[in-house]
Amino acid sequence: MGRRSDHTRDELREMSLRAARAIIRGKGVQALSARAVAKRIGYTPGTLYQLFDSFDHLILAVNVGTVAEIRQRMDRETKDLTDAVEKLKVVARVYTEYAMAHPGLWRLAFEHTMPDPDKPPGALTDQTDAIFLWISELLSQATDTPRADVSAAALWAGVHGVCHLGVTGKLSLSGTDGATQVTERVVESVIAGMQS
Amino acid sequence: MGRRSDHTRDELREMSLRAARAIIRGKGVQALSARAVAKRIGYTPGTLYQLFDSFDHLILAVNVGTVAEIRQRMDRETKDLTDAVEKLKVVARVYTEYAMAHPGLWRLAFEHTMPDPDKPPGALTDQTDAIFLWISELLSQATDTPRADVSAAALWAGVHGVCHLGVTGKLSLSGTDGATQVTERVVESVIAGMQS
DNA sequence: CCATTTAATTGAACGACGTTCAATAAAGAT
DNA sequence: ATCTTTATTGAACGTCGTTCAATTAAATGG
Repeated sequence: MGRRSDHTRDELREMSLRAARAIIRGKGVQALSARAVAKRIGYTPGTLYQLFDSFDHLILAVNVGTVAEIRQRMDRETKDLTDAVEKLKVVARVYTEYAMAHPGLWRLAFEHTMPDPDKPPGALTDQTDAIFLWISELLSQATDTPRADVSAAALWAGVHGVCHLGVTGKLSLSGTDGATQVTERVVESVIAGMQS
Repeated sequence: MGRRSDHTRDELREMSLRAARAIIRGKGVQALSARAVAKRIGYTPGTLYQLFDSFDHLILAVNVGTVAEIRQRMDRETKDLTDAVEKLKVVARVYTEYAMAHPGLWRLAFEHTMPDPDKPPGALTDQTDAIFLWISELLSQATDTPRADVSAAALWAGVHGVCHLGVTGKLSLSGTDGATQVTERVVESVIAGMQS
């Protein structure tokens, strides 16, 4: 078969990302493969290489979308809030809830790294840096201390750690309830730590 | 070739684990494969299946050893300390330093999970639970508050999160120095959070 | 010490993986 | 209507984890 052009390249890219997400949600990350994505969009694996440099780049694109989605949810849920501490708690809760609700997508986003020589890609770190920066600003609003960046890192890492131990089944307080409970404690602790 | 019995099964198992660790340290996790391990111990891949149920079980055995090693280092470095808070700080520092020094082994230990139906294997969670329990006891010693288990989870998750963001290049404060700095803040914060 | 049983090890094979690329055929240009 | 361009295919390559019949050395016991 020669060229079809039923869809533009951007359409095909978007279709591929949707297919990848559907596979992960439906059958788990271990079912995600170039062949599976290709079959789901009605093309052959070779076509994917016209859309992405490699399968890792496809995954990267999925991950950028995942973190963007998390950020959107954070924005949406904090829109009507004024208190910085309240916002921080909601941001943390949204992060944890997303991880526990979509462990496959979340793990792919935060466990995947590009192969050896490639540096951590800016497309993703831009997103994570944005979360960090936001937390940093909220913390500065809540309390005024020096080295708010360190506290912001501690907060964001703390919540992230809860999620990671949670989705890998290594958090002793198990389940989503346990995770959110520990998440709250992390936030409270970091704020308490700044005030002392 | 028929049976050789140059080594006992336990010897072969140990050789395989050493080989796996050597490969990870030398050429990275992406170079770890059943064939690579087999070649390194002078056998063929099929032989590994007499030693381990599957390649995932081999990885699991490596990971149990990794966490055991981390616990040993924690024990060794806190032996001469008396103050509970001091011990907590050292425990956290050891964890972070190991992660940054051996990112391949550390990531394999905490990112790997057994395929679908299998539950998180006790051999590993026993080790992580032991770390959690230890932290919990140290926290109870340091300050007396209810729900010390939640604070212990928050502390351990916080340090873990620093490490995970660190080894995946997503911690804004980069490098080992940044990681240890944030780790210290996490410990201080959780303790401050318990006293308030 | 030889014959027989036992079992460790091999090597080839299977299906799936990411990836490449010549051949093909459809779209766009003249 | 012809020519150029290029999207898409399908087959192939080398890898992976895994299985298994065949092989052959060790263990057994007469």
